[in-house]
Amino acid sequence: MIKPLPTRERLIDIAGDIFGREGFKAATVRKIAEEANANIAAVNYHFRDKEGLYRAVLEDIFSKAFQRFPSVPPPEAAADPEKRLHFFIRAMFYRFLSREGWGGLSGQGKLIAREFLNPTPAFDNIVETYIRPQKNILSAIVSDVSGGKLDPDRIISCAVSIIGQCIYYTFAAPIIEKIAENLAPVEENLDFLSDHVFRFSLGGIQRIVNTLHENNGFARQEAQP
Amino acid sequence: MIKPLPTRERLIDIAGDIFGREGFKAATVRKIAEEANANIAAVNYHFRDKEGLYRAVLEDIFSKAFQRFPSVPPPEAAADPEKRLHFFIRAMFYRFLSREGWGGLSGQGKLIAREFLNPTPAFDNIVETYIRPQKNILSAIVSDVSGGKLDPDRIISCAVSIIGQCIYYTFAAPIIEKIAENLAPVEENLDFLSDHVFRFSLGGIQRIVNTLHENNGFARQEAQP
DNA sequence: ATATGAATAAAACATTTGTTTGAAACAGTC
DNA sequence: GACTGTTTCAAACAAATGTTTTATTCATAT
Repeated sequence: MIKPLPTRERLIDIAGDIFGREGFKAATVRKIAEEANANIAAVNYHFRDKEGLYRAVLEDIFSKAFQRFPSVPPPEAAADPEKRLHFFIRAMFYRFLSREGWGGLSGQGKLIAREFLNPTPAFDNIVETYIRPQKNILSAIVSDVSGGKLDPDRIISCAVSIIGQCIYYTFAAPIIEKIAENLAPVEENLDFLSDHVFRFSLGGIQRIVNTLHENNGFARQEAQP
Repeated sequence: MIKPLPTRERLIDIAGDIFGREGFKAATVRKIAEEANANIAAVNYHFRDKEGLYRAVLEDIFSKAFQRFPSVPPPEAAADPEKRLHFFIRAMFYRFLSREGWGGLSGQGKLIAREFLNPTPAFDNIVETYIRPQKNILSAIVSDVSGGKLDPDRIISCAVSIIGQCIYYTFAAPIIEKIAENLAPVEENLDFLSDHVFRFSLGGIQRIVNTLHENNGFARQEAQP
């Protein structure tokens, strides 16, 4: 027998989905309340106002997903750098796209993408609590994978390249589905995708290391109309 | 002496910025009209309704940027595959982030990002007219760079990895600025960024080619809680 | 100069939407 | 069983917003 969630929790779940799909402004409390089988006034009662609900959703989304899919393997599995990189990438894909992550109630992944685009004040906390630590973890991994040969700027560049690939799949899923059906970032493809991004990134990092001596002015040789 | 733009054009310019910054729903025709020094009714007069204005903005944004920054070098510069890849990546960065591209009136880049997240019906045209050809151009380049060794699925995967990196910089600019100040995707960094993504991607493609024999089940060896 | 059609302007209209209110239902405690 | 604090509910409110209407101005060709 499944115990029904209390109103407050139902609101947070549904709101995560609707806010994600439609954006903060376009999502209406009426629709959220209706789909959660709650009264319109419930939002104001439990969360003071629409923005309060949004804040609660944001916190809920991040805390759950990072608990379910941490970025670092358990300490006893003291993995070598490449394995750690692979683990990190796969965790990211599952967090973003799996049913148990933000893909299941599939508005939530989009909600985060929206925050990246236009961070609301409510996101400041999240950046410090969740995102910055991720940056540090990944930077350490990249540094190790490169054998300590990269300077901080290049480490970050590589980290952004890696995260960019992962997030792009979430973010652009609707378009990717349109023009490359086979690769749609759905549950069954997550292992394939993680594996691809892992290999691609490994090659990328190594190439950056190997071409460290080349100056960065290469670009300027070519004509750009 | 600079001739002032007619109302219709002013509306499109301003609307591109405001739609991008705030999203379709949150952007109000009142604000758009006011900032364009036009009457509220001008939107309905020139574009029938708010959505008509949006459609006009979308078409305007894409046609201008692909004209200004094409993805393919002029034919007389029959470049080798790697140069073409570099050219493609740099065009993409400049299109998205330069002042002359969508970064100048800086809401426009965001507007496109929003369309990726939640394509509106108006975007169908754009996908077919602009995006799908881009996919084909890049696929051909990747295929050539790999020496023709990659199957279609892997070619697309690599193409998505490349585009993902470029778009992520646009898309996540606000966050990147927060946690990695040096790399902010601003005008002065575009060459550095293009160069980085170019090298990283070249290494990525080559690694995918070199590890073609490895099965894709690697991921499944590791534990995921 | 005048007639004609396009463009602009101000005001009004009809909805939508976040929030508030006050009463009713409910749960637990003395 | 009465009391108290919490939660739910329906109705009403006030602000905002896309659109329409009607009148006026502007440009141009006859």
